[in-house]
Amino acid sequence: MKNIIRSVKGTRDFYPDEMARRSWLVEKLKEASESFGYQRYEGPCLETIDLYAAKSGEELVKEQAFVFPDRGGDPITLRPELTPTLARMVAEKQKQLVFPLRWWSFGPFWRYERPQKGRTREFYQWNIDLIGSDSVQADAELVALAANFFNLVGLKSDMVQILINDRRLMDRKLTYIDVQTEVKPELLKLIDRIDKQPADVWEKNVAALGLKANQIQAVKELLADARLWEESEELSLFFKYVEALGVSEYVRYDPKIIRGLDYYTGIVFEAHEARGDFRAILGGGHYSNLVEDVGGQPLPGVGFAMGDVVVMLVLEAYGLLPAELSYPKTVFMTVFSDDLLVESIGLARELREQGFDVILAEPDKLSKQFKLADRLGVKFALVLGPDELENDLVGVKDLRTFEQESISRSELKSIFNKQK
RNA sequence: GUGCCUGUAGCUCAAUGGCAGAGUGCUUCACUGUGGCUGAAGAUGUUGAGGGUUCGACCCCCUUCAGGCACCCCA
Repeated sequence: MKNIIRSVKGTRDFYPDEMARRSWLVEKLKEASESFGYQRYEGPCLETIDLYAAKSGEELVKEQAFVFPDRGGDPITLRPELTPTLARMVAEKQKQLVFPLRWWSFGPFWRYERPQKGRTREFYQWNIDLIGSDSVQADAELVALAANFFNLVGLKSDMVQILINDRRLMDRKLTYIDVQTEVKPELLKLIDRIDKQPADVWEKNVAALGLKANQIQAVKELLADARLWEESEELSLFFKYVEALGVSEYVRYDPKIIRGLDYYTGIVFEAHEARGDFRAILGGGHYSNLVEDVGGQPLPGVGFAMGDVVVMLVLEAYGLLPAELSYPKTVFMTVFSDDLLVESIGLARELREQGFDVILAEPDKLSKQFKLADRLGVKFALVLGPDELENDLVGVKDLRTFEQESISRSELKSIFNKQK
């Protein structure tokens, strides 16, 4: 490689093809979000460190946020997540807003982590929240919205599963087996991680928290109980609503789902690719006091976040990314010769005035112009040579079917519209 | 932040410490009104970067950068 100045570690360049994919993804998010009446919003990418001081998992802020002094010397944070920003925005207008709020967002975030597959330092995230409701119905709505999004992009329920648990249920069960209150947070973190550690290592870690052998056994039995949810009134209701919402196939109970962020208080969920080859696609849950920490009145809600990286990897693995995105509706206007350049310019202009997208070539051998059109990925190429001009026609070639016909200028519009 | 693996042509990858290659793509021509196929010719490298060992390094050693895997954390 030559001495090209390198991009910042963990960032990505979006060349037109990749940008088209991202735009496509945003279209789908928007469609899923709006179908449930959610409105788009956005906050700043720069925040004060104070905003995060009281919230999030401490590690997310202390270890992973990009923090640097601005020119005045005040610490500035590149947002590592959106929830604190959302909390502030809601708190500032708490008296004016109409609750429950249904809001979604898509924008960039930064975390100073070691990059690997599915994880970059700069990434985009779909955030969606329903704020001001404490109902199980709200929880079910968000999960159904996620499932509808998967369905919309072609990820069927045999490819993606949304795993559900409830922290209140787990808390009750741990109390029942005499786990000390102060040990619970650490134990829950270990439960969240059980699939990542070898069984003996995991048991050793749990024992280190002070659990006796019979308690460890009880925890293991809990985590193996796929019907544990039946003991939860909330989860029973939840699954009933999920069925009414028509997304049961996507949803499954899993007692190992806990979630890392501290502010979840009720139902929590995570979406995973079925074969387990990827990190979590999205994660979220119910919180009871979103706004309190930033100075507002307590407000409950439910929401989730989905990074762009993993979902795109999953979509690619299943061949679900739209194939031809480069120039789906652009027309390529060839130039027959230097003499006829002005004629081609004129026709291109005419078509643009009618609302079509037109790339105008430069005079060259027609073979080169067609090859260029082919490589660009346009569908139609137009030819305006002496024969066509004499009869007031235009040669229209469909580059995919290799069929070409000469038609009058006035018919051009209908041809393009018909073929899209 | 810890441990391990990888880095060679635009792309996918070869090359016992002994002349850096193949496939594909690219350029030109056969083809003076047309991109599919065919044939002919051609171009392409600081072997990620820097240092060391050696008569000689893509290969061995050190440093560094980037990517990947596990941990950590999480989207």
